[in-house]
Amino acid sequence: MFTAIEELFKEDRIGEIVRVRGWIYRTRSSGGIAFIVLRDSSGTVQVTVKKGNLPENQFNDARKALIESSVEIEGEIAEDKRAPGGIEIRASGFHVVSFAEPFPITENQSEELLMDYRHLWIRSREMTAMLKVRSTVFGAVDEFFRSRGYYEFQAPTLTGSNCEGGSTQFEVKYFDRKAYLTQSWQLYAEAAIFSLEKIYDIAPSFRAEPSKTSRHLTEYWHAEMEVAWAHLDDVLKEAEGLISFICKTVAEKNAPELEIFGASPEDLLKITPPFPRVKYDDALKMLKDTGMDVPYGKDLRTLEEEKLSKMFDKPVFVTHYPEEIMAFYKPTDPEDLGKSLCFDLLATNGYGEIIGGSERETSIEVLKEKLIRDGEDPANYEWYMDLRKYGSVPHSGFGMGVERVVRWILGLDHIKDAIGFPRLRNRIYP
RNA sequence: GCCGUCGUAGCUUAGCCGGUGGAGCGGUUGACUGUUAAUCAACAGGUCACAGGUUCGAAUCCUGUCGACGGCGCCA
Repeated sequence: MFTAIEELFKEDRIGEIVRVRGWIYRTRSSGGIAFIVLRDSSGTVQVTVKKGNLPENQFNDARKALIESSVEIEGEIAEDKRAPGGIEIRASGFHVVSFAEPFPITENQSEELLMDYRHLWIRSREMTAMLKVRSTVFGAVDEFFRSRGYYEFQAPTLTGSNCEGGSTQFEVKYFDRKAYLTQSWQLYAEAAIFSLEKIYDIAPSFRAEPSKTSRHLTEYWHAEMEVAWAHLDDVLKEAEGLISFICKTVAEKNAPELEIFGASPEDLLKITPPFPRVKYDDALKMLKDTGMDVPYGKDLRTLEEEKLSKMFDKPVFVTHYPEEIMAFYKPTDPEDLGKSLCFDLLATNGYGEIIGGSERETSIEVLKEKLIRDGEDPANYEWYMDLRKYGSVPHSGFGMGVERVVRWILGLDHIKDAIGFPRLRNRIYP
């Protein structure tokens, strides 16, 4: 029976004899005494190993075990002001499960080193905290949608057709044919709403774009939803509800982890519906007032998104982009011709787009026209067109970049640190 | 894809107007029974990214290749 390190701090357990196990986080020794900071998934605690309090060979092992050696320790919980956190374990038994070789990551760290040793770096305080927050975010997405009557629906990763017009796909060999890694769950979701009506999913999406920026991964986790009968306004409400719920859940469950990144639960709890909404045309005007002249019909770029998001203290919806720069499935607003019924949700503080969504075009003719406009062959989308032939209904959905949300919540410099093993333009190892 | 910066011990780096490479951390050995990135002493550890060129002589100058990082473009 082993005790998790965080349990040692929870109530008054001074004087109790416990067994703990984990990895050596820090170690130093001074003659007849060794100080070992032990780490497990729940936290760290100082262990003092004094010569004479345990068998000689165990004391020697404790002195010579290097950082990251795995150990099992028995000892008494003692109060001591000199120990970090105020308590320590005074060892009466010290068993090394595996002596570690010199750990390649020391206090001197470069970006390159940490990426090359990513498999070891994820043991760090920062990475462990991020992974815990990330786990909370995934759980919150599930909880949000399931509690509102959504079904989880899975789509294939291997596909034969495009999802996002213009985006580059990863090509893979599929026996004697070509297949592509999915860029979005959406087209399959549009089929599945005819049986389940309200669905969501969290799955990897793949984009073979050569982008080298702080907000692009080639493989990222995409939380998507699709709803039958829903219009743009319905999914805007779901989007702001989802983001607010994620923030609230992280604030409640991950205060210690947030602190490591200098983020505060209070700030997250301020992210509540409704979020401000701005039409593309108005966004251009607001940008122009600050001296940024964006030609009409251009997508908002990094600088513009950053500027815009800093005008609000909550994430902001930008809606009604010009239809000519939008993907083929985004329909024209009948009340604002030339504009799409679509939106991006921009996070605060310049972190940029975290959600993109829209209503979906239901006219086969319009879909075909726009596919041809984008240089696609409508013949590849026959099954998708079928969905409009058999009881078509208005429907809408959106996709959220999970790593972008994690990055925003923690205030990370780069999206690569919002996932355990990032896949980047120049990085596929380890 | 374009532009920029950079590749020197396991790691972080000094040396760059050419003349056989220094340090800190980490490691090993020793001292030390209250350390907080412990301290002190000694030792070990280098094809100066790779290939070519200039030169009596290249880590240093030139060319090319590869790799890393940052930005732009493109994009979620």
